[in-house]
Amino acid sequence: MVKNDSEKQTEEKIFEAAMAVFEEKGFAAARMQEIADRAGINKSLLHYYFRSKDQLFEVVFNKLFEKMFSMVIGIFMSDKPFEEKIREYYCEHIRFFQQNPMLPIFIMSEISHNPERLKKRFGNIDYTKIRDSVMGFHAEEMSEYGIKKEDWVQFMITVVSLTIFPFAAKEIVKMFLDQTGYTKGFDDFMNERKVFASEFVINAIKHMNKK
Amino acid sequence: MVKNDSEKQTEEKIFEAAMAVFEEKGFAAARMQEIADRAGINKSLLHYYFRSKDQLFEVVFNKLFEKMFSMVIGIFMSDKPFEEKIREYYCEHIRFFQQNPMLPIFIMSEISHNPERLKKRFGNIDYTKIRDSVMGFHAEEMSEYGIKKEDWVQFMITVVSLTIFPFAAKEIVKMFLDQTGYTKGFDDFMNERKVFASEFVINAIKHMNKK
DNA sequence: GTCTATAGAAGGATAGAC
DNA sequence: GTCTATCCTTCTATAGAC
Repeated sequence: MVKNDSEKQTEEKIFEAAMAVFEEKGFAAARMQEIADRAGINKSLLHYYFRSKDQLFEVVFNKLFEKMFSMVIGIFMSDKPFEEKIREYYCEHIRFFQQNPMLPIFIMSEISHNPERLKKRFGNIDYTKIRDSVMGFHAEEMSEYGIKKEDWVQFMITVVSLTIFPFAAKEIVKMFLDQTGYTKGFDDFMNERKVFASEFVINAIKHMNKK
Repeated sequence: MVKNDSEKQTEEKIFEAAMAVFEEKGFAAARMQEIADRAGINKSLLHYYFRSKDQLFEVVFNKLFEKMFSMVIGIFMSDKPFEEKIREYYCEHIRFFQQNPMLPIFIMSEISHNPERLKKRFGNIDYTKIRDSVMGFHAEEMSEYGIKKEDWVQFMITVVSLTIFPFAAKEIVKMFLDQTGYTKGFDDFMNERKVFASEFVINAIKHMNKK
């Protein structure tokens, strides 16, 4: 069924508005009325296009999860040299989350309040591709750097923690910076973090299991 | 006004139930009815003791925030040798969050959806105490280890990221472990992480700014 | 202090006109 | 496809008996 112009436009407007509201408020606190208002249309049109709040949310969630997931995992799929990759990772990802600061907390919060949704949609992805990609491209480098083969998930989680956590806890970090005399703002802090995190990780893996 | 036994008991029961429900569901999805049910009392008693959902939540939030905050910050206030402290930190904190797995996502989620609450209650704490504690006890050690003086917040955030993030993203991590052939469970993963994270951090700081 | 009953508001969803 | 009007459920909160 091909959609005509006006239909496409309205559906698109609703979808954009829904992404904004859900990401900002979370599922439970989001209001259909607010989504309608932001889309500049009538509330009942939401149901016309997406049937229910649940279904609208599901489409939005899947879209945002993929956006986040591909970003987070992307770097591990590249096959540049390790250190270059790490530096690039922290640059790119921090920049990305500066554009999407609510994305991490949205994804993590919704998933912990409803794990079924995650399993339903993303339970059947072939994650071995990622593993093989990481291990295939980098197994050699990793052991060279002293990361044990069985520790690759620990390593991945460690790398992404350093960027995702500060965004997820943005308000706490901001308060902390304010109250301890950091003169610049959160954005500057995260810009500095691009370098700090890179050096931290590179220094760590250079000397793992080699004391 | 001193409270008698039965009053104390009921208030306590409500409070415990409220902590459980709010932590599990978040403010917006939590239901007064469910809190009453779990406390084994009538719904209107909630209002008798705590007036409104908002006020009940506020008491619960403050309690849980303090619980989390003192845990997270605690280690930085101790004055043991650096490496010993780091190892102890990851042991203790991972054990703590294994007992309270929903705490991180609860705190972070509620704060990003309502930053005012954080500022209202915790905006006036004297965080310089923490800074001075970290810098006072450990400034020397830190520079010895190659952490620049102005990077102490970056360092603190880094250290806590490594434990808090995996709990906040618990379901994602679990799925990832399942799908990539990790034979043990999340709990084992986090137990292994006690060692991995310690070694990671210690190796990193041993060589910061010393390449 | 604790309960029952109910008010009152909000929000999701649908019917039906255009 | 879009709007108005409205239904119906859910949830917070209060009144009032015991």
